[in-house]
Amino acid sequence: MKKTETELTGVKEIARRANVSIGTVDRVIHNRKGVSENTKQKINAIIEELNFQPNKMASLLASRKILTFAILIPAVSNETDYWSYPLNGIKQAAAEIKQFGVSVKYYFYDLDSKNSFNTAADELLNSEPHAILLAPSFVEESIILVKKIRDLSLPLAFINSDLPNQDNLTYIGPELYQSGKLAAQLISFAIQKSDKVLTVNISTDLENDHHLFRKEQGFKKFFDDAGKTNELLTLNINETKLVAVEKSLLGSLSTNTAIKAIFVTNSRVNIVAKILEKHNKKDILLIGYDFLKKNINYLLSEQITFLICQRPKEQGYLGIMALYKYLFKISEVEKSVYMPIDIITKENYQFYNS
Amino acid sequence: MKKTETELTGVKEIARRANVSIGTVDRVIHNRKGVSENTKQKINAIIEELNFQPNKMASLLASRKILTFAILIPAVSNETDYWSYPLNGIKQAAAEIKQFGVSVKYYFYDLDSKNSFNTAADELLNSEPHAILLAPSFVEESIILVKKIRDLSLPLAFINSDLPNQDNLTYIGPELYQSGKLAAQLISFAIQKSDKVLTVNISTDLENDHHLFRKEQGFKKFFDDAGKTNELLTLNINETKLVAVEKSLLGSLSTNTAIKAIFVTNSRVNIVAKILEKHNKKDILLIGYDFLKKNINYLLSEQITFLICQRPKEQGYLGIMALYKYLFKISEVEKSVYMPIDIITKENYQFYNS
DNA sequence: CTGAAAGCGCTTACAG
DNA sequence: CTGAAAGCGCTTACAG
Repeated sequence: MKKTETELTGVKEIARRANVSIGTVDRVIHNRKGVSENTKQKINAIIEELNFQPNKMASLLASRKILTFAILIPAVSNETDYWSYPLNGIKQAAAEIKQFGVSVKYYFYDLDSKNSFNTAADELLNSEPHAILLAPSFVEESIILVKKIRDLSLPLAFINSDLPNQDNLTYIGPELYQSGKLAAQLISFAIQKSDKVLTVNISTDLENDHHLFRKEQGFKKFFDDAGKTNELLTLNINETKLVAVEKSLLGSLSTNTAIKAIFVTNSRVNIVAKILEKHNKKDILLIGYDFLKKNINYLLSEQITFLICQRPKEQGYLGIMALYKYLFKISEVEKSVYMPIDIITKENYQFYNS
Repeated sequence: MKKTETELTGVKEIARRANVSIGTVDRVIHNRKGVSENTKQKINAIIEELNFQPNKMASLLASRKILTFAILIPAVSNETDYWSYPLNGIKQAAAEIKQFGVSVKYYFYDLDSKNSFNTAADELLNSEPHAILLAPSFVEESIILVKKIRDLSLPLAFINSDLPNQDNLTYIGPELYQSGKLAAQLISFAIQKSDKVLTVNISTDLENDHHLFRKEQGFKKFFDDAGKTNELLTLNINETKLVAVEKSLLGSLSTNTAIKAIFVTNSRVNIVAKILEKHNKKDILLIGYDFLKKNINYLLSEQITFLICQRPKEQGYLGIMALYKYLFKISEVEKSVYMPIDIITKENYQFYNS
């Protein structure tokens, strides 16, 4: 249970071999200046030879570092509890690394308000964190923030959606195109040749919601590749209110009675489910996104058949851990981590820990 | 970046308030004997009041503890690379906790040989580990080992399969019954009323492979509950050689031409896929278990449609981390952790990190 | 450019 | 039953 006494490692041993003090060894280890090139090389050679790995616990303890990570993500809203899952993952990670002197500060913005994003971003920067986790929902605003973060050379992790070429440490989230293909594959099992399939995009900001179209592209690609000839229709709805969606949707369905499957490109699939339920359309296969309570309820009542889900909790958890691993030099951090694309049904949702 | 100087916590502060030495405080914290009831209570009161949490890093550093975890799992075999996934998860966890003085020792057994299990188990015990991770594939042999482990009061984690009432710290693995239900649900989307469905159990030790039957029960339950009247057939094959399986299977298929879907209750689904491919039966929906290379290949060629998978890598990872969290008192450990039941298809296998 | 000393928050003998 | 001292493997001023 005790370490063997004979081990000759650590800064002391290096200092002994190099004939210097441990202070100088420490300077070399951390690349601090004020060491002659000569002794530097001598020490580095010994470090190599001994394959020396500094004891992280001792280093942490001695340095008394206390780091703060700032996170900026959407607030949990009435409309959706989606963001509670990443938040839970973040909290779990925060609890695990608290003992290493990391504290996490939370900033939230309203998905309906770019202003709230900017305000929260300013507060975040004022708090002078040592690392940042960001869900960059508003693209332009995020890019402005990212620029400031870059000027401070702070490590930055994106979750949930990516911004290209932003020098961020890592992105952890979904690959949208492929999830659209998967949705198409699932639908393809259950439909006949003559059936039509409807894709529904619902967003108050359709123009900027390129995510939805990326999924739709993947969706169509699958049918193309598979040589399926089913007619694929698209319905873009620029509102999220039930009545508006209802009007649009019923219009489509009445002119296209052969629609046998609907793909909703985001978590608003519960709105469509509600409408289908109301009008007693049980025979239409419905598939959408995200493990939300509302969606799960329709999974149970079988109005929704499949939900595609990309581990929101794990995104938050891994985002924080990536910053931690980077700052504490625990391990390398991957530039992009694409989440598995999970399929949730009535028969496996119980064990999905989001 | 530095901790505030004014914080008055830690053993020193407790000692100061209680008017004792830090040695005595340490004795109380760790419930060691040799402290008068009086001072013990006094110190405990202060600990309560200060909500004192010992600094794990300092404690680890000072105690110079070096713990070894022993794992006993099946070796990766020619027949299946399944066990490479839990092993990878274990190795990942081992790398992460190495810095906390934990080393992991590996023992492997041959799934064809109970003898090899017993030999490896003996070696494991001789190495005097501080905690054990076990995949208890052989039930009786495992129970004997578990008894010895219990006598040594070592923490024990099961992965992959459970043994009831064994006082183990935790079980991390699948819930079989529900995965059978899921398989049935997936099949139900793609079949017609008149179609027959075949369940295939393949094992050299069918009698003791209660896992398979548990899945089959769940499978049947789904059809029952859903009021589906499809005829459900079962084929038990007591051999794993291709020719034997081929003979049995072709027999079934020729007498029941209405079979439109096959559920293989374990990872040997690739054997069935090979046979179906050989005999050009593309129209039968095939579903089975596990993210093995062989199985993925048939997923790609569309001979297999769905694979059900229960995160073998994560099982290994979580198993080790559970022991770590328990011994280092990081957090509570759950008695049973059921893995999510993942559905793998041609369109999402790329992002499944097993 | 370098060294010696103090200290991080604990644990561990040892002495009484 | 209790205390004083040394030490874990580092980092951090401070002095030269």
